[in-house]
Amino acid sequence: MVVKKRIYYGGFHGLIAPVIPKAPRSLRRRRSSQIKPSEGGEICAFELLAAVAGKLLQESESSISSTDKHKPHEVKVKPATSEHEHHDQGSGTESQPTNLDPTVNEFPHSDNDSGLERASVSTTCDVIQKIDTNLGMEASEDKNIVNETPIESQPASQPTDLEALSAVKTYGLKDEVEMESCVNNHVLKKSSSRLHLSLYSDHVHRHNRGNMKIDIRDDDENYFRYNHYNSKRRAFGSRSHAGYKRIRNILTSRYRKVAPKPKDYGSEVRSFYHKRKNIYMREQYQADKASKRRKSFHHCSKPANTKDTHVKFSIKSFKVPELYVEVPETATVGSLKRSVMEAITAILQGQLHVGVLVQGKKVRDDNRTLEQTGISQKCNLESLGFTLEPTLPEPSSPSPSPSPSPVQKETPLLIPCSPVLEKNEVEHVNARSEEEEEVEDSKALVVVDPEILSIVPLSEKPTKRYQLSQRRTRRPFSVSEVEALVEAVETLGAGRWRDVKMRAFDDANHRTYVDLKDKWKTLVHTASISPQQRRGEPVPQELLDRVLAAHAYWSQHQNEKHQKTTM
DNA sequence: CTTAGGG
DNA sequence: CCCTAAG
Repeated sequence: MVVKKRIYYGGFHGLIAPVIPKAPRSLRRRRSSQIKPSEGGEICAFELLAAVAGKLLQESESSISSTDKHKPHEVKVKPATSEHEHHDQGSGTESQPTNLDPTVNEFPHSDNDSGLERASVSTTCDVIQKIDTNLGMEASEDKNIVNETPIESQPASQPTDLEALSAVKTYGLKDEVEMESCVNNHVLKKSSSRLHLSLYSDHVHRHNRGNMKIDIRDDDENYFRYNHYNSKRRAFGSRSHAGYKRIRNILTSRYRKVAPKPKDYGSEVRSFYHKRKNIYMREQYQADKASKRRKSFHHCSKPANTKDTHVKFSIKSFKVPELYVEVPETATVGSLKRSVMEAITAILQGQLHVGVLVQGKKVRDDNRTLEQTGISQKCNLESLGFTLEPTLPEPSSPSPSPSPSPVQKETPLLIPCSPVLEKNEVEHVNARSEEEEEVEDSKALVVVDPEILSIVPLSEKPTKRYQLSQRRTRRPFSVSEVEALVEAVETLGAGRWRDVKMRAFDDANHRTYVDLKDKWKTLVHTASISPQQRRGEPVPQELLDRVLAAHAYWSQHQNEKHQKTTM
């Protein structure tokens, strides 16, 4: 009896706050969110750092633009997004990449006499197809430099699963940028120029809805969807789900092994996962080389009407290191494509900063002018290079054991990358041997000990993204995706998002069931408003009609939602 | 982990 | 897309 009473009273006490039965979520939410406790000090400190860094970047950009109206002086990165993704209102600067590059802090924001002042590399691009560098470009800038032949056919332009991009941040990898150097005979003297480094995606192609990437992906997903449709059962759901997660973990690992040469790690990797099929992919960016080179040389010529003292050059290509990608034999081709894409984008997504090589020798003093550095002597003969180097791992980063453990065996996530510097044979023919030696040295400056970075701790959840206040790249649903979603909801009903996911988006790793739920929400809304108010890629009215019909139907059949059996 | 809903 | 409450 006594016990009962106590229990009763205990329950009564609960009425004080949380037991208010079914208050609208909005009310509950509001109440709780306002008294939301502060996060741990560590996280706060990190966010603060990120915020400061972001602020610096912003200020520097505004400072640049206010002191010079020439675009080339602006450090800017073009995110590889489709047109309607740009400048998402409300997002503000939240997606603004945080630049933690120490060089940003080393230089004043105002102009000074330092020729090579600052290079800021943002990392929100999913694909870097083109990097163009201009130093103190005058109005004579030739736009063709940056709009050279798109490299659609190259692996880097394959469909992207950006889910991996946010796992992001320290890689034991050095990406090297091969560039065409083009230097005039004049010394950069009182230049207020800044290093302009733009990471180009093939904006135009996406813009024109040649949208090859998304289309390809969609095709693939449809293909897999339809092929696996009948075999998808709830019983297999978790396994499949886990499988994809594992693959994703593999591909979103924050560390990768770095070695001077591929053969240094290749055998090691295979020994780790001998039971799995090794898929060795070597990225080769040889295409168009000759023609591009010619183009670049064309732009090397001294500007006619400009009595400038500027150094003008462009980076013609970006060398993607060798990749090792391991996927299960049961992986689909589509997932393989995404895997490769993820690996590439993950590389490019890291916190990178730019290094400068002059004749293969790394220039470490950021305060030196180009003149002092010697980047001013001869056109077509000068060897000027850039490297994209990862920021070193944080001290707090785990330093896993180099020896394989059973756990690591379960999670074969190794994507060793070997930085390779391609050289321009023509340009460098004069001092080749010496240069190569120097470059090798310069590598050593940035290559992180492979022992430290070789093994990826799988247990580590990809929560880093949230700690860094990053959000996934926005990926608007394609019409085909909408179609698949509508079809699934028509069959399963709204609310069974996990089933919808399994049924129609099981291969689309980047679409979570929450995403699908959100999309359905917006679809219902979209279908309810006038076509004039709609934005983004138009959804066929036929689909919107089906959305409304399904929405109405399942609203009337709440009780049936959980009775229908999964196909 | 899923669902639901506001932000 | 994110975040969170709640089941």
